[in-house]
Amino acid sequence: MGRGRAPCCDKSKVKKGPWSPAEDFRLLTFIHNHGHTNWRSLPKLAGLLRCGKSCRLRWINYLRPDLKRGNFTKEEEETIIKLHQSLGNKWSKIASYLPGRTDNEIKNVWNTHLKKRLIKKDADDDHKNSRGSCSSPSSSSSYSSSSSSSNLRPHTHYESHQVCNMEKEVLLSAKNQDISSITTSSSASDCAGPKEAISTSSSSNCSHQVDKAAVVVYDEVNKQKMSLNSDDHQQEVIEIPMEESDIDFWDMLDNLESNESQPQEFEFEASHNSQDSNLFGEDLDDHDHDPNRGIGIEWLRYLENELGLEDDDQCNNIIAAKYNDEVGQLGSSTTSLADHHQVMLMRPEIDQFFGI
DNA sequence: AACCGAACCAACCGCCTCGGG
DNA sequence: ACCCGAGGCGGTTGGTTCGGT
Repeated sequence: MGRGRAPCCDKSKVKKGPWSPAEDFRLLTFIHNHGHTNWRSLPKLAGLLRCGKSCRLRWINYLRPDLKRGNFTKEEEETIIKLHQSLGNKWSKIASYLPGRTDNEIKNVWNTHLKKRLIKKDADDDHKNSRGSCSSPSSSSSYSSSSSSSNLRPHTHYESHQVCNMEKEVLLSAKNQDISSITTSSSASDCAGPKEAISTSSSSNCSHQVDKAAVVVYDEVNKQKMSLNSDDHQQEVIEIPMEESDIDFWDMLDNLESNESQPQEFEFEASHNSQDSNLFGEDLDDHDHDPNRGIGIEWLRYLENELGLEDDDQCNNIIAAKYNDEVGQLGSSTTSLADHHQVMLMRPEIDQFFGI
C-alpha cells in the first residue's frame, strides 16, 4: 500500500473556496433535474469546476431546500445537549434528530456556544459546591476540577481536545445511565424517532443502545417541540422548476460571477422560506409538470434571495435582456408571457406588470 | 477611525465504512 | 476473501464579521 489513497479528484483542476451564486444556481438546477446519484461525476456533468465532495457538501449544508435557516431555538439547543450526552460527537446522528439542521451546523453550534456554555455551567456548579458543605473527595471528578481551571480563557485546539476527552469521560457515565434506564423500553423501531439513525443502525450492540438512548432523549424533547414546530417550521420542499437551460445562460452567469468583487451574502430567513413556499406552491401545480412552462414567482424570489442577486442591477438587466431574447425567439407562439417570467428574476417593475 | 482579538461559520481534508465486482 | 471506488463523517482551517479599546 505504498501509493496511498488516490485523491478524489484532480486538485489542480478544481475550484476551491466560497461558492458563487452562479455555481449554486448551477448545482441546484442540475440536482433538481437529474438528482445526485453520483457525486463524483456530478461536477463534470453539471459543468462545475468543483470536487464532487465539495458539491455534496454544498448541497447538504447550504442548498438543500428543506434546510431550516436562522438561529437555533432553545429547544433545539437543549436537544443537541441531551443528544450529545447520549451520542457524543456523532454529529450526523444528532442532526438526524433535528430536521432541517445539518451536522456541520450542529457541530459549529456545539463548538462555539454549547460546549462553552456547559463548561461554564459546570464551573459555576463546581464553584458553588466548593463553597458549600464539604463535598466528599469522590464527588469531585478530575474533569470538573481541571476544566474549571481552563475555561476562563479561550481554548487552543489542543486544550479543546483535552476538554473534549474529559467531557467524554463524564458523558460515558451519563450514557451508561441512559442505557440502563431504557433497557425495558420498547424497541427502537417502535419509536417515532428519526428515520435514518434508527433504521440504518446495524452496527454493534453498543451503538445500538446508544441510539436507543438518543431516541428516548429525542422523544422527550420532541414532545416539547411539537407545538412549536407545527406553526412556523413546517417542512416545505421547495420546488426548483428551472430546466437546465442553454449554455449561453450559464456563460452569462459565469460572466456575472467574474464581475463580482465581493462574495455575496446569502442570508435566508426561515420565516421567508415558509412564507414563500406557501405562496408558490399553488401556482406551480399547474405548470411544474412541464419545466418549460410557468414557474412559481416565489421560488424565483427564493432563489434570488438565496443567490444574493436582488440588488444587482447589472444582473437584472442582463437577465431581462435574456428574457427578451427568449420571448423574441418564441415569437407569437400561444405561450403566454406569464409562462416565461422565469427569466425575469428580480425586477419589481416586471412584478407589477404581472400584477404580483 | 483604526486596530486587534474573539467569535463565527463555510469549506476543506483525510480517514472510515460500505457495497459492488 | 479481497480490492476498489464512492459516500459519509468528524476534525480542522481560514476567511469574514463583530465588538471592544
